[in-house]
Formats: sequence, C-alpha cells, structure tokens
Amino acid sequence: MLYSFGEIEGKWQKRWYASDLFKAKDDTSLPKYYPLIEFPYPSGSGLHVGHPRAYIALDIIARKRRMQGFNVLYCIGWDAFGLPAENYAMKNKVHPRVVSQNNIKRFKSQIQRLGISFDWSREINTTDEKYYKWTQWIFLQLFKKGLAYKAETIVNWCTGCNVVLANEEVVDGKCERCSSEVIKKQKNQWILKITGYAQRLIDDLDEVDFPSKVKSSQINWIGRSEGVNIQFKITTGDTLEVFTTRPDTIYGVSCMVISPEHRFVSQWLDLAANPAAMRNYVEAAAKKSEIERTSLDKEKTGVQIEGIFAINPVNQAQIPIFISDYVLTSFGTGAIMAVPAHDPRDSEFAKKYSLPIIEVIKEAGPSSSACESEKLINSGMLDGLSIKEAQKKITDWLEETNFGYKKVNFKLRDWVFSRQRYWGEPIPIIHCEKCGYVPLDESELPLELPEIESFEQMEAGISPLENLTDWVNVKCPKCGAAAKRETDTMPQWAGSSWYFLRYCDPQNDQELASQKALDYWMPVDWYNGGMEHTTLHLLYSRFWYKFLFDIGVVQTKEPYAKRTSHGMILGENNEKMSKSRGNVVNPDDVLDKHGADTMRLYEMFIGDFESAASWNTDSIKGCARFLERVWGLLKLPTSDADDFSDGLKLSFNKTIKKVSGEVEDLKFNTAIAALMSLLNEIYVASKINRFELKTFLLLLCPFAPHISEELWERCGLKGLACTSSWPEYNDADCLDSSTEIAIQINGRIKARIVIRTDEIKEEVLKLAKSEPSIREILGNSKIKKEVYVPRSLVNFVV
RNA sequence: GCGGAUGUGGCGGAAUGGCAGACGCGCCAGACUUAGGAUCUGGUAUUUAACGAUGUGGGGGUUCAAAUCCCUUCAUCCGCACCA
Repeated sequence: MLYSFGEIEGKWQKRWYASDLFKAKDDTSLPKYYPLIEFPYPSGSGLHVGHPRAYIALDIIARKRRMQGFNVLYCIGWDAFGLPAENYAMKNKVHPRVVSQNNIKRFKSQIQRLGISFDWSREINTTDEKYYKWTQWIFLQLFKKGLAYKAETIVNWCTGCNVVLANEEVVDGKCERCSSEVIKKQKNQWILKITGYAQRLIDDLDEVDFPSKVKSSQINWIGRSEGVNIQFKITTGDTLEVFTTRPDTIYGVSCMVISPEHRFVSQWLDLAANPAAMRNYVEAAAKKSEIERTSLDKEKTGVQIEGIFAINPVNQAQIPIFISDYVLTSFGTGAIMAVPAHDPRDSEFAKKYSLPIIEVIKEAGPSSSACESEKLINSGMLDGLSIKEAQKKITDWLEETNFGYKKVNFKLRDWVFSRQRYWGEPIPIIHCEKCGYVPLDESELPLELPEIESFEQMEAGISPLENLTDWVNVKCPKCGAAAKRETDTMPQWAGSSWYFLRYCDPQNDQELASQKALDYWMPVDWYNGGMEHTTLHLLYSRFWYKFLFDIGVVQTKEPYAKRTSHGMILGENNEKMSKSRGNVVNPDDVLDKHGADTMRLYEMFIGDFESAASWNTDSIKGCARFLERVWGLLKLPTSDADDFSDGLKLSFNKTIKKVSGEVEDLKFNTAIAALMSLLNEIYVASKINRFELKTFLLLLCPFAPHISEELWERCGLKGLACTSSWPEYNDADCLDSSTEIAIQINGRIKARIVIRTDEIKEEVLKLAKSEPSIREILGNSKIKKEVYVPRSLVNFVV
C-alpha cells in the first residue's frame, strides 16, 4: 500500500487555507510567539530549494508553539521593489508591477504546496501603496529629526546599474548585486544618519541572543576605535588635525599624510612650491577605481607638498607633508601623522620616500611575553613609561595645552539612501529654491509612484521619473513658488527595514501598526535569516527600529530577541546552485516526485541546520521510505489504550523528551533521527496501541503535517492533530529499570554487564569485579583507583 | 593583517570529558519474486586466520578517561580589510 501524497496533501492544504487555523488572534491575553523568516524578493526564477529551508524550520517551531498553547504570528510577504523587476520590465516592455505580480503568484503557489502554516490573511507587499505609505512616513520622521539629509558627497557608483550604492552594498570593490565595477563619484544624495546610532548598535547587542559571528561581524563593520585628535600647526598658519589611536608614538612622527580629497590640498595649491605635481597626483587618484585604490599589494604612492611644513607640538620639529591615497578621506580627519617605526603602512611609505624612521618604543626581547615590558624611548617627557602610561600622560598633556582631545571614530558610514531608478518608493520631499527641502504633509501620503511610459534612464544616473514634468513640477507646500519633487526613489532596503512591524497590524490605515498590536507582538521572538544580511538588512532594520523606539512607536530597544542563520543548500557537486553551473534543483520537481512532507523532512534531515549542505537526490529516498513506513502503521494491529504499553513506554518518553528539546536547538536532523528510531522500535514490537499512535502522530505533525493529519483522521482520532496538545513526557519514565554498562581496565573496555539502573556504586563495583573475564585480567594486581560513572561505566586503574 | 569557524567511515552526519560512527544514503549477503532501481531480514571504520591491535587532519600535554579541554602545527572555508 503506497500512500498517495498528492491527493492527501492537496486535501489538507485546501482545508487549512480555507479555515482560520493558522490565523494569529488579536487576543492579547494569550501568551504570544512571533517567529519570523526573511520575506523573499519574488524573483523571476521562482522559488529556490534554499528558500524553504528556513520556512520549514520556523514552521516546525510555529506549529509546535501552537500545539503548546501559544498565539502564534507567522507571516510572509513580498519585498517586491527592486532592480531585477525593473530591468526585466525595460527589456520586455512590461510594467514592473505586472512582472512582480506574476512572480508573487508563482512563489505563493509554490510555498503553499509546502504546507507552511503562514497566516495568509496578513500577507504584505512593499510595493502596495498602503504599505509604502508608512515607509514614506518613517522617512519623513527621520527627516524631521534631522536624520535624513541631502548632501553632496563622494558616493559609490555602480557602473552596471547606473545607480549609487550604500557602503554595505559594495563587496570587494564591486556591486553586491551585479558585480560591476564600483567607482567614486561626487553626487548630491539623500543620506540617513545611521552613524548617530553606531554606539547603540554595538551596545545593545548585549541584550539579544544572536550568533556570536553575527555580533562580531556587526561590531567589526561599525568599527569603533578610541583615540585622540591632535592638532599640528602648519607653517601656512593653518591647523591640521589628525586622528590617532597611538598618541604615545608622537615623538616618532616623520611626516604628515593627507588624503587627495582633503580640503587643504586645494587651499595650499597656491602656497606650495610644486602645485603642478600636486594637481597631477590628485587627478590620477580620482580616476582610480575602488579596487585599485584599496588594493593592498599595490605600492604606495604620494607627493610631497613642498615648502609647507607641520610643527610637532611636543618638540617643535618641522615635519614634511605628503598627499597619498593610502589615507582615506572618509575615516577620521582624512589626515594622519605617520610613525614609520611602529606602523607597517607608514613604514612602507617612509622607505619609499627616504623619510627618517624614529624608533620610540623599545621592542621587548623574545623571552618577554606582553607589551607590558615595552618602554618608551627617544620620547622626551614619555621616556621610560609603558605604552599605557605614555598614552595617558600624552593625552592629558594634549588636552591641557589644547593641542588635542579624546575622540571616538567609527568605520560605519552614513547610509546613502537614494537610487536613480523608477521601481522604488518615491521620496516624499519637494525642493524649493527658496525654502530648500520641504517635506510633503503627512496627510498627502502615500505619495504614489506615478505611471510611466519608459523605464529607461534618459541619461545615466538620472531617475526616469525626471521625465514626468507634470508630476515633477509642483508648488512649494511652504511658499507656493514653483518647486520640484525629488525624483530619486528609496533603495530596496527601505521596505524591508520595518516589514515585521506591519505583520502585527497589516490593515491599519491610521498608523503603521496600532500601539496595542506592537506592544503585544514585539519583539520578534525568533528571526531566522541569511548571514549575507548581517551588515545590510539586519543592521539597517535595527537602526530604524531604534529610531522608532526613540520617537515612541515601539517600546523595546531591539526588534529581534533571537537570531539564527540557516546554511545554504548547495548543488549535488558541492557548489552554489546557479543556472550557469547547471546544478539547480527545482522544488516543483521534488514536490511532484516525492510530495511536500518528504521534501520538508529531507530539508531538515539534510544536515546541521546552520551549515551549508549539498543536495543529494538519493538521500531523499530515506525520508520517503520513512513516511511510507509511517503510513504502514495503519496495518499494524492496534489496541485501545490511554497510556503507553510497557514495551514502548521507555522509548516514547525518551523520544518526546529528545524531539521537544532538539527542535528548540535547531537540531532538526537528530530530532527526525529520533522519530525514525522510534518507528523502527514500533515495527520490532509489531504492534501499537491507540495512545502510542496518537503520540507518534503528534510528534511527527510539525515536521510532516499532511500525512500526520490524514492518519489522525483515518484512525478516528478527535479534532485535528495540529490543534491538539504537544505530548508530554515523564522524566522518571525516560530511564529503564536495568542498563548495560562498560567495564574498563586502565581506560580500555574489557567487558560489559547489565545492572539495575538504581544500583548503588559499591554493589556495581562488586559486580564488575566478579565478572569472570575481569576477574581473570585483574588476577592479583592491585587496584589503585575505582571510577564509577552512574549508568555508564566502571574503570579500574591497576 | 584582523575576526569567525571547520577538519570524524565510501557519502550526509551523530556523540560537548565517560562504551566513537546514532539516524539516513550507498554497498554486501539472504528472503519474497517471471523480474527488481519495490519490499523485508541481517551485515557494513581499518587491520588480523583469530585473540587482539589501531582509529576522529599532524605533533605534544592535562586526566582514571579526550573527537570533546590546553599548547602547537597543517589544511580548508567565511566575514572584514591601507580604518591610522
């Protein structure tokens, strides 16, 4: 008897989605649980077998929580703005809305075939104006608080997408999405002041349960460094400020280096002896790409600003000044004091330009361990001090003499937020010559994305919206004069920065969600998503959430109490699945051939949830066979009972305990293994009572809900499996009355005996010694030590 | 360079100081079969005729006891990277 999964799965899915079974209730008196998966971008290629890994995992949690009596909010939506749909639209002359609607339809049917228990009544879509009304509203609040500003800065420019990119979107000097080369460009852009939250984004990580890798990546990305800003007087009368974490090395300074974009470069052109050389160098640096400029193996280049010098405040030494692109404009003050003796980069530079190398720290001998033994030398007032002491003394001195002050710097840059594209949320700002940037009145939200003929940029880097003169030309809301709308749109990360708040109250047209709903549901209890979002979506959404906390919209500091990450599913050849590699597995094929329950089990059984795993078509069979054998339970002789039989009581208790615990630790693979073992034992017993059958189906239900529900019904059990209570176990019943232990001599196993589980130590040792083979080996050698690990082993040391 | 991992049978992987290889795939043998890419039963780390010995990347250490803890080394992967 083969079970026909096709019919069964279709039948239950229809019933589930037609009912309120998985709908979250607005009853705030119930204990709540909010699991969250990253909502997908509905791409044209349909669902990938990687998507369901996360959906199934949290579906298991969601289903188990419902069985445990929680009010569960488990939702999905569509992150549907973005470039792929727009590019497809340009090529095929279809509106991106139509493109993404079709993709969503396909994604939805594929996901529903998996029997995931999403609350579809709360489905959201970032491109829906009722949704992006609130994305725009949040932007306006940021603007009003001065956290959204427009500024002419040097930005990352993707030469492929013709669009600016946030720092987080540049990977190895290339565009995160299309891998085209990224260059630096001076541009006027909307920017969000995420740097204002840098310290809190680090500090509040202490409050959340995230993988240490995620925490350290974010901390590393934010890149806090503590140091001192030091002011050097310049022979021109200017003051050059540098940032350093090593003020103690100030006597070792042999030159100053400023970045090619430093404001003093142009200021000093007329004063320097070599303006032509300076100009050449700066122009050459500007032409370099991001990769060229940051490449580490490249030789350092630079040019001296002749005739202008800096004065070292501690010893009045006259120091030459250089321009070099190894100094970054965007970090610190864009200028450094170079200490070649104690910084490898400065050392490389000094060697090339034959600058003095002044050692100011006596290197510790090879025998001494820490820098504790290192002492300052050649350093005037700092001589003989340790590095720590010297840092304190020089910092105090600099502050007293007004030559410097303590400073904390971050690597994190502000978030460049505008994109020169059509398919995104319009930025609700009007530019008036007289009044500057004027926000749209909130009553006019949503500012709808207008219909448009062509999605092509008329000119590289200019939004297609620029062509819609009727839409662009408006009256200034403040003074009534002629003004223009902002034509750039928001980046894809905007809509995804707050979507989990909307699930709490998705139909609300008065607020982004009601206070009551937010207070009840937030924070998200368990958020699972990809590592690739660690310094993008995960960081951005924490920033927005903190801002919403500050303006009183939400009541907790952090949006996600717990974060986990699933590993990627690779192709059979161990490589990332991609069309070009020809190793893509289509979930539809798997579903057609094996059904949803088998696919669900297989994706959870494939290996450690947090590690990458390669797809293996042969291994799916194991899960399919398991379900066939589950189906075969119908054939076993069944007796009425309201408790476990003596023969299976132990196994059932142990399995309930194991499955209950392991699911919480993301150990789905071993939880399923435990269910397989239990089934094997049931077959060895070759009978099952109704209570056992019921318990087995309840344990299986979150993993393979369709077959569990079908068998539940066929066995005449009451109600539905998925609305019944999660089974309980008794700790005392997880121990057998007798157990086999190993007997070791000097750590090597020599025999095994069966003892009563509650046997006292002395008796066990006596039994072990009297075991014939042990008695023989021991002979009359003297036992030095006897170790007994309860219910496990005995070790005699002779 | 900095940070984070990982390394166990033919394969995916179990075991967080206490009997290495659970569970599954594959493979081998048998049963049932006209048939088997179905199902069932048994077996399956290496070495040895056997008793036994060896075995968790390599080396060292702690311990009665180490895949697990410490030191060292090699290899692979991931993130960040001229951040002063």
